[in-house]
Amino acid sequence: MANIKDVAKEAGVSTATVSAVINDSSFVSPVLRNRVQAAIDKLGYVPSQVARNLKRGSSQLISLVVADLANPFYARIVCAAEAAAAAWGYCLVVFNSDEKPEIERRILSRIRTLSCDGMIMVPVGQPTQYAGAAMKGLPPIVMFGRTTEQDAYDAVVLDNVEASRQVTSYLLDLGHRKIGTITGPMHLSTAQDRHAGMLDAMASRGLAPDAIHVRSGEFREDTAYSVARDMLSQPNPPSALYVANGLMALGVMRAVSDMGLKCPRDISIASTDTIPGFGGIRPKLTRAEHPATDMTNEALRLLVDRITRDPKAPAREVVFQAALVLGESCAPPSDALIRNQDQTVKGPESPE
Amino acid sequence: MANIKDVAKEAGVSTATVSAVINDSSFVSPVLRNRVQAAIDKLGYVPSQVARNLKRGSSQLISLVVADLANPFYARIVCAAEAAAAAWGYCLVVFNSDEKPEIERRILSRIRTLSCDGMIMVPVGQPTQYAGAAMKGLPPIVMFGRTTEQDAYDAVVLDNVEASRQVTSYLLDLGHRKIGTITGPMHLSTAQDRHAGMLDAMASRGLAPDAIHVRSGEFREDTAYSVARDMLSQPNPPSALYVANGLMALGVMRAVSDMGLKCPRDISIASTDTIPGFGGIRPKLTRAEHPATDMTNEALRLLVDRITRDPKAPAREVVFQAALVLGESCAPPSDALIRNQDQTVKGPESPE
DNA sequence: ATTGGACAGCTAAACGATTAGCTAGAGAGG
DNA sequence: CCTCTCTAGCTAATCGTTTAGCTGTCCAAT
Repeated sequence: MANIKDVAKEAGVSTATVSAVINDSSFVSPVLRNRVQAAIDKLGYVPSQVARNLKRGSSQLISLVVADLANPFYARIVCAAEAAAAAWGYCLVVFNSDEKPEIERRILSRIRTLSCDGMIMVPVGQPTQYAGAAMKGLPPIVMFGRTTEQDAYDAVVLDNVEASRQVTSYLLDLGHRKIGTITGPMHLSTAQDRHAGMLDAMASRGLAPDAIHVRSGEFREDTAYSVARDMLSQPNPPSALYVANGLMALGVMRAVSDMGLKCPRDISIASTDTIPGFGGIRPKLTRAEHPATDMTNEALRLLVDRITRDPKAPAREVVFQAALVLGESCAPPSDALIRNQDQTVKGPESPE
Repeated sequence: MANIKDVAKEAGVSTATVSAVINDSSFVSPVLRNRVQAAIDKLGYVPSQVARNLKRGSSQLISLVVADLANPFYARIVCAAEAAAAAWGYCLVVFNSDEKPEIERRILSRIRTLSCDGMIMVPVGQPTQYAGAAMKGLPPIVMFGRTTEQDAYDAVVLDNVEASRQVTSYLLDLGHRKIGTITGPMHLSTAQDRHAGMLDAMASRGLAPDAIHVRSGEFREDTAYSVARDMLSQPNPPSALYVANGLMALGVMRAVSDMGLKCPRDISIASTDTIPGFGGIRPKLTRAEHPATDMTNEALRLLVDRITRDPKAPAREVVFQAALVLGESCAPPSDALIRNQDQTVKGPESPE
């Protein structure tokens, strides 16, 4: 591959002039400019980004660390982030921590040596561990979706408490009283907040979920499937289920269908967050949707702003509100009146 | 950030010794080794990957250019590729050409300056355009899923002809005679081959699809939706539909459902390729599945092999076979006997 | 004619690593 | 005691850019 010296020699100018032509960084007479351009074309010269990066101290690379690449929700984030990064002139390097803190740690040390200009991360560990030495040597960070140490990093999050409160209130308005929930891993702020909102909505009507109707599905489709099967085959099951994320909702619907139950006839299902492909699933899921694309764009905007403007400015947190989208997965409980008076009544017959 | 000179000074050694310690590339006495390690720890030194890249001429970066990041099929490829790249010690840079040749061209020129070590690409343009000057200055390439110029690049593909032949034969075996198809964009080898296999299966029984039952859905969910609605609301619709990819199959199922038809009672649907989340969709789709993860792993294996071994070795093409997965989206035609004798009979009543 | 400002274009020093080739000191053999 | 070999560790060139600062030319003002 030809380098800048070859071009300079070919055009009979200095490397500085070639550089000036490439970058349009200072005035070059038309005559020389043409000679340089001709030499570039003739030699098929392409500036080495690596050399440029070394000199400029930037790489035009942004890392995106998501918690579970197999989750369509994060796939959508990757898609939006790629588009936004390209629009800002960056390339997107993708990492998958698979919800495992030790993998996340490996990824962080890899990013350290990668010398990218910034990173967006969905943290998977305890909020307290994102401080001190563990985070030294990293580029500017925007935390996505989940909160960590207050004010340490820029962050883009959903108002999860409000989102789940909204969904739960909707179920309550339909007449449900015995509402169960499948939560995420409770060390994540997302899972905590969504659970808190659910409890809050119920508490505001003097209710609380039965302890055996609160189970963790670990934000995984398969876990949610088995947990839902288990919960729904117990005597006296809930008439509605608030599922903390979309992937788990798929698992729950699969469980319901495999058990021979009908949604929403036998059980109502509602969730937070959205996954693409929901449009094709029947019944359509009632859910509080993330403005996923907007949130991703905002994350990149914050990051690019921090990279190109003031890296030392105080951290900013941007909170988005979810939108309640009504599907067909919720209906009034079939025995609503009885339930209201007698919480111990038997639910729909549990097959198997 | 501390650099190698700072470490050398701190430890009272030369930069060469520090480099030797970091890379374990030549013998260093335990005494010096410890001093160097202490200095590294004290200064929090991390070697600059950029400087290393410049010197070594490699970046440990692999680019992945997919045709449609919003398509869950490609999202799965990204997921598998990230894992495989990490396992080989590379980072994955993701690009989305969105099935648009002009965007692909922009991406290629971006990759040229990125100086990554290799790339995997799902080509979206005419097969002939991947030759000559347009491809100069690019790193080693593995083409994924679609073929271009024979023998110019390593390639990993599905035997699409056989895959669609298999699916179509299955529909024929069920008794369907009036089979329609929704194809992809016919300039893509994938779309051509899948169509060819479908025609071949029908021809082997002396049949051919009706011209108005062959429509392009452009590999898009929304296009497939409208095309399917249109086709199925004509008089005398097909009793089964072979849909060329999974995303379009979702669109078709949505159309069928929105038209008040039942699959498979009113119409059978089968497709090629798979998308995650299919597991949660009812009825389960009958399809010829890609071994997507295996194909991705093989693509990375080929690429890493070419990067680290012989970049000039002749191109290799690896062909994978699809696996027919029986779902619940196909059934014998409700009026199979009549159809066999009288092709002009009216199909199921078309609502709206 | 002299001075000085403007400015096109050049020289050379970075950026931070790797590594070929050199140096110097220790130990062995005569 | 001298020479030779061996090798740990050093010096300095190199990768391909960018860019501060310099040089020399041209022309207007005095």
